[in-house]
Amino acid sequence: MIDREDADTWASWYKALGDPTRILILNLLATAQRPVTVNEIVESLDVGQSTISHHLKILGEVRFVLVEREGTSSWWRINDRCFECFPTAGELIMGRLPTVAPWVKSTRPRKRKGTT
Amino acid sequence: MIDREDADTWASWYKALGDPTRILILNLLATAQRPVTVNEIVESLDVGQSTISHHLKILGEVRFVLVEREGTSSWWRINDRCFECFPTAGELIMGRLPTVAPWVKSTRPRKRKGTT
DNA sequence: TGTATTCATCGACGCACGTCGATGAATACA
DNA sequence: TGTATTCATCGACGTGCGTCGATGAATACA
Repeated sequence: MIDREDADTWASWYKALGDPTRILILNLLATAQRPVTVNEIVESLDVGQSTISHHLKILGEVRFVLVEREGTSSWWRINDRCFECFPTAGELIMGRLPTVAPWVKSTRPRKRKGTT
Repeated sequence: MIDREDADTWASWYKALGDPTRILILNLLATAQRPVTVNEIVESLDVGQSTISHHLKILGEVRFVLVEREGTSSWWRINDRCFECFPTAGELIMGRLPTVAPWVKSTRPRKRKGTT
């Protein structure tokens, strides 16, 4: 039986994919095969610039996308590793489950379980 | 480039997985290896009965779970096919994408694309 | 130095969502 | 027939989320 903390973690990954605008952004970045600026996304997607920035932030927080700033521009791109290793729903639900996503750099180690 | 209608469809699948309580329910059903009643879930998950029923309805609408009524009881179980065939995020985002989920019975065919 | 461009952030708005307790329908059982 | 059990639905509540326009910081360029 998995605990609520793990369930929260996995739900947060899926929640990031649970919005159509974010799906479109990811598809655009994935098919572009190169870094893309915010403006390019705005022009492609018929959504306000602030909204795009908002979604990019959410996608960045779960490491689905990466960003590199250069001058006044931000170059966003897909984090390939995250989609190569993205666990299937089955793997997650069934039990063989990476509590720490394999695409998250282990800079700040997550709070350990069961150490209370 | 995918359109918003498809993005909506895929987002709805991921949205169903985007809540920790639903993750716990799915994990419970998956590990139980047998149909389970609402009461059993309520007793395992420390969430109100009406809330469990609510989540089961959501999971049922995307066919992640199936139900069989018998007397006053409802027996819920995982839809195995849906997790066997659940598309990875990469497949969806990249472009090779089942607009109709392979685990959805094709009773009412979905509106076709590009027929306008 | 002044102007334009790019983008993140802020505040606001409306809607959707998770949760609860109460209710009632359907069935089981005495 | 009356009581108990199981569960879906309803209404309500607070919170979170997607969206927008406005603002301002940082940089580029004249």
